[in-house]
Amino acid sequence: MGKYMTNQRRVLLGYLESHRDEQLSAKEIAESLKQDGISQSAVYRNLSALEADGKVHRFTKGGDRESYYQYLDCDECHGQLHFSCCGCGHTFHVSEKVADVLSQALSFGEHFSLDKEETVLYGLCGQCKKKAKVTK
Amino acid sequence: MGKYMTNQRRVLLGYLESHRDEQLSAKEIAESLKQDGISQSAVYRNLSALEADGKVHRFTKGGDRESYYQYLDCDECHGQLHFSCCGCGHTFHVSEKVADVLSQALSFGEHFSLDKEETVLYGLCGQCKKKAKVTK
DNA sequence: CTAGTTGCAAAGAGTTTGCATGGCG
DNA sequence: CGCCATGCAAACTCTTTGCAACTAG
Repeated sequence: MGKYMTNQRRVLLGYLESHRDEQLSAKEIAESLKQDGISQSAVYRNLSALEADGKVHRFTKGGDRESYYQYLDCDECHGQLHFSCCGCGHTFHVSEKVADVLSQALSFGEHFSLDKEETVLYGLCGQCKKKAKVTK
Repeated sequence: MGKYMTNQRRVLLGYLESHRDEQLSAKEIAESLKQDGISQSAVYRNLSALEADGKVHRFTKGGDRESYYQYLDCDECHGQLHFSCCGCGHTFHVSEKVADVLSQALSFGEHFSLDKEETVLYGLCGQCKKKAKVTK
């Protein structure tokens, strides 16, 4: 983050930590923190700083125009492969075991090296898969 | 696409076909077709129509704000998994064999079903991997 | 002819930035 | 104190849209 630990930053970090399993749009975050007297620009500026520090991951979904952010506090999270469910919108961490299988398959099959941090897989999670079947 | 085959549409389709291996931003496309007297709005409108028809794939890269498009003329392309190289910017089609390995691993390991059409993998292609090593 | 297309410019949505003010260390 | 962070509003970028003119079928 920046150099000074201001109140806004404490609040933003707290908010992100308590929503670490969700993918949050900047708008949502700004909306939620408005009540704490934090301006939109502070939210954007601090999110950018956090992104530069590698503390949050910024990405875009499908054909969406807004950016989403997700907290990456733990070291385990860092460099992890993410899976985003198109049904419920939840983001999951793909286990290292599976991520490695993917990575290896790509490497041997195509000579590509996978950037786990940048990549977001899309599809349906287990629960939404069930729902989809029932609905049909 | 739409109902009438206008000249603009012919030109746009031709352009997309001849760049089928690249991921093109709407801006780039509009820029290139400006010389053919095609307006920005026609480009956007026709790209949307093509997307609705499933003839092009629209997606966003990493934390980028603009949309990218890629032509999907052949049936093989449709529903294929894409890999985008962060080094050279090229988009590759991941072979079905490898895509299936990934899909199966995700399914068994995490109970997720992969949406190949929506997903774009990021990393380095074979060539850029070599270059990266040499540079170091 | 008539409904679909186009160009233009203006409107939108999301994000960034300039500048004066305020606050951490 | 000095520099960094903040708020506000204006600027920016990418994309969409309203409207009148145009055109493929």
